[in-house]
Amino acid sequence: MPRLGGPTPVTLHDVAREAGVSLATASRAINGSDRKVKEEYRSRVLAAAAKLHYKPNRAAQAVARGSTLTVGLLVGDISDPYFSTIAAGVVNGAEQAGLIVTMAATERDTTRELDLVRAMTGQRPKVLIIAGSRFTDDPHREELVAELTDFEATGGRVVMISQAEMPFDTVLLDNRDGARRLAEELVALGYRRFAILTSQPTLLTSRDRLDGFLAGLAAHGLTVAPERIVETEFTRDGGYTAASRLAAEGLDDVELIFAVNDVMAVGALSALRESGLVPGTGIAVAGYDDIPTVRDVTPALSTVHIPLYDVGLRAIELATSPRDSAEPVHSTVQSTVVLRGSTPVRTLAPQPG
Amino acid sequence: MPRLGGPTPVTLHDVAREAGVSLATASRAINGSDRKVKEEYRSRVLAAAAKLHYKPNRAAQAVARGSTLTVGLLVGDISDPYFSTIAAGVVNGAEQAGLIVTMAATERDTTRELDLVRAMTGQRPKVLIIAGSRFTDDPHREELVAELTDFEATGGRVVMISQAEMPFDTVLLDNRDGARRLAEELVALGYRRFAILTSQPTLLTSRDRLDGFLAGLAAHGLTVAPERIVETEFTRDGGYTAASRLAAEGLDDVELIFAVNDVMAVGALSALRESGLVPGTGIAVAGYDDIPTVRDVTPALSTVHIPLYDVGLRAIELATSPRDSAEPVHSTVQSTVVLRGSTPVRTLAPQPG
DNA sequence: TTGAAAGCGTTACCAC
DNA sequence: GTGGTAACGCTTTCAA
Repeated sequence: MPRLGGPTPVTLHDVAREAGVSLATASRAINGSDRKVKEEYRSRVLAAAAKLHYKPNRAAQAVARGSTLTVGLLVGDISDPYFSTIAAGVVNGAEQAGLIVTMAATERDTTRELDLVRAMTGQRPKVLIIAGSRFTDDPHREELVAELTDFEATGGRVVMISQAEMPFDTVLLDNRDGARRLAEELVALGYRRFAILTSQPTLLTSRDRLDGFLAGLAAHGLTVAPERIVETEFTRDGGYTAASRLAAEGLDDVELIFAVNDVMAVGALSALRESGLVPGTGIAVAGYDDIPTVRDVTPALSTVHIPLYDVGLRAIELATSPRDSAEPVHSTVQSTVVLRGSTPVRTLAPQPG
Repeated sequence: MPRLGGPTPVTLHDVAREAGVSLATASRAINGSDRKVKEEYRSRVLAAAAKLHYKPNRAAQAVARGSTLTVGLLVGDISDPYFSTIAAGVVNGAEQAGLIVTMAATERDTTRELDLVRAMTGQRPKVLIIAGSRFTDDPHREELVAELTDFEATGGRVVMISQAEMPFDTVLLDNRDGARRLAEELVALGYRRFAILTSQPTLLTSRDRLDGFLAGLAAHGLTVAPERIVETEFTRDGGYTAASRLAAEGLDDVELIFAVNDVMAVGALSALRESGLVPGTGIAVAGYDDIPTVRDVTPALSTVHIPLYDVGLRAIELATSPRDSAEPVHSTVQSTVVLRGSTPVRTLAPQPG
């Protein structure tokens, strides 16, 4: 009995020899080439491949074909539910399309992002997906655009997820409009006095949501005092810290705290409770994203639902669809306001004036 | 031979020509070969590479070198915080080691798992990491072992995360002991009557935690009635459904519900609250894993902390360390019981009898 | 030290 | 249809 699977992997050569056909025929039989192969040879090759446990060497295929079946995915933070849900969509969508996903985390650092893009393009993926908010003050923006343009020029596809701020196809999240609609719905519930937990204004996602929310309020003649707009980290702990501070300073006149994302809102919820307030009763809270967790906090969090998994799917669709226009395509994903226990209907207090 | 479809990426050839040196010299100058290159040539090559925006084609390098710098990661579900936290550790650890991670999701289906392993090994990664519970009744176990053994025989490294049930290096989670310690601590708090939310007994993680918990109780002469051990899905909704059912059937004599993982416990918390119970006051709940969310549910959930991020890191360490022994290495990760508001100290009721 | 040339595992072109 | 045999982009002998 010959020893199978020796120290080096079985090659197509081995399969061809075993089947008694040429390399070329073996290749045609194994991958779905359009060329026809006589059924007898075909099955002989397949049998040999199975017997030897042959596996095509993807790297070699990539070199020979001049292209890979790989998708590069860049996210801010893999363990953040926002990104991990998008990633799940990307990975599953890619698998449907016969693609394999390689993934890296930028830690929301634009220098790292640029480095990672460079590393990823070295893999010559078919597609490069970059998920995560852009920054208004990204010092590497130009280099990044150059890098990605280069990548597209040599046959790659680029898909951004978030803002349409870069000259590439993007899955557009209507952050501004979603936040505006949320604000309007909250006003309709009777809320009039707000505080906002936001992130650095250079973070576009944060800025858009803040602007949209304020616009929604403005449509009803409402404003938020600058000292009620607290800038903090874009994380759970950021929300926690900022809400603690707000509570310590006194929140008596604030009816609702809007955090520009759910993880911040969830942190805020915990902070408020620890400060002796009762979220939902004493003070309302709303977030943005609709990550899975928010159904299970108390009270359940009102938020703006983004179909994050579908966003990942959509990115793959966009990337695998023919590129007919020279202009970047923007595919907008609809978000919907979801009202839950954290923002109960509020007895309408007469408007001052 | 003109390649169809537009401009092609810059190759090492182009760089060599631009620098006026041979291909070999360019190769030596650009990658950190041990061979020496005259400083003048060296800088000329580097300058040419920079000027042309040269990026080594990783696939071609892989073919030439006969090995990649890739690690394949298989998880059950990317958007599950348990896995996404592990994945974050793997990805960052890999980056430290100069490796790139490709990722896929098994959806906890052993058939899919086998398929994905086959697909992944086709990439000839340096390492294959498989995270997620094993099953006692995996019909593909043998094939999987064969596949992975083959992979190792041809130079690959395999690392499992969870049970030491497969003949490969593994990052071992002491599920049984963690659950046992949790049970003992809960008994020390005064709890005597339990219900348990578990998953299919064929899922080893679930079974080990159940066994461990029961062992911990048994050490104090306590048992759990079979009808108080509810089998459900290993997910948030599974926990929710099972707890709803328990509550509907009447839980008056139950003091604490232990769910074999946190997402189930979190679902249970919501279900109990919706059933009119007050978790932490009316009934205690405990989980397992210590996913980030559990700090922010109400009350905060008691659980067993697993350093999931470190688990991912450890897997990479294991995979990149020299393989001195012929025996599989088992690296156990310590878990610690974390008591929070969901299991308050209980006034000791005299034991019956 | 350098460069020519022989691979690495596949694909695809080109005759037969 | 089939089988030689050039590529593919890079690494690594092997002479010089």
